[in-house]
Amino acid sequence: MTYANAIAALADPTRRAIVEALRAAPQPVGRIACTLPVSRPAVSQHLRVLAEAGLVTAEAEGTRRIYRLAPQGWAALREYLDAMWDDALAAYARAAHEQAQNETRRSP
Amino acid sequence: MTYANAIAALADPTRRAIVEALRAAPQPVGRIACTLPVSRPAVSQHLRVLAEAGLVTAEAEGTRRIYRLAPQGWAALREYLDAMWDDALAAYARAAHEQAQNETRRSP
DNA sequence: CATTCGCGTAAGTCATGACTTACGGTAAGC
DNA sequence: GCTTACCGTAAGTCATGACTTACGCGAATG
Repeated sequence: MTYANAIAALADPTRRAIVEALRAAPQPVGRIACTLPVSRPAVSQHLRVLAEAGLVTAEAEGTRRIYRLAPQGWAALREYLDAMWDDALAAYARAAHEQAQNETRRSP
Repeated sequence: MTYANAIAALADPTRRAIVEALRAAPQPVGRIACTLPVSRPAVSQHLRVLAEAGLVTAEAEGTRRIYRLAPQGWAALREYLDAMWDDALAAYARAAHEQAQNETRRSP
């Protein structure tokens, strides 16, 4: 169930923007905040949520805290999605198959 | 940006429960609702959100509407996650590399 | 040692959305 | 044709959470 936190974290557009910023390069909080239309405390709170979901990690460097993407949370998401993807494809294939069955029965 | 709707849709626990129900088998709305602690209209509203995100599709069968998993929305999520996964791994590898550099410099 | 920078936390406000009950509308059964 | 299932929509309520300002703490700088 660890993927639940990750999904909930990524549901917020501001948090996805923060992730996009970290995707380019690891950055301290202030630098991320100045590129976004929200205050620095807001970014700090979002980073806390992202960190609890295992999507980012922090590393103190003097007074700065450098945040970067962390693989763990993303791995949990990938596993969830991969399993779901198989089932979705199976459902789709079965639906297409049943439809083909009905078509041939209707006009043989 | 189509993955944004999918993530927002899956952020809700009730919607994930609905997805889990559909994962087992395609079902009409009423059957899904009776297995969940919410009312049938609530399930209907959730299914609407899931359908708009491309995660499920409906098919009328008499007065019933059979819902099933749809691959499209999940595919968009997979693409987003795969790209992010690469960057997260790269960030992790670079961090480990830099740390190793500092270790050797500190205790040669 | 005082100041400044960078950050996290607390408290309070406000909007979003998840849920309910009530209603209307369409396909099956007697 | 009339009732009975099954469903989607409307309107209203209430809680969650995203944001702000204000504050306190540790580290670097003079």
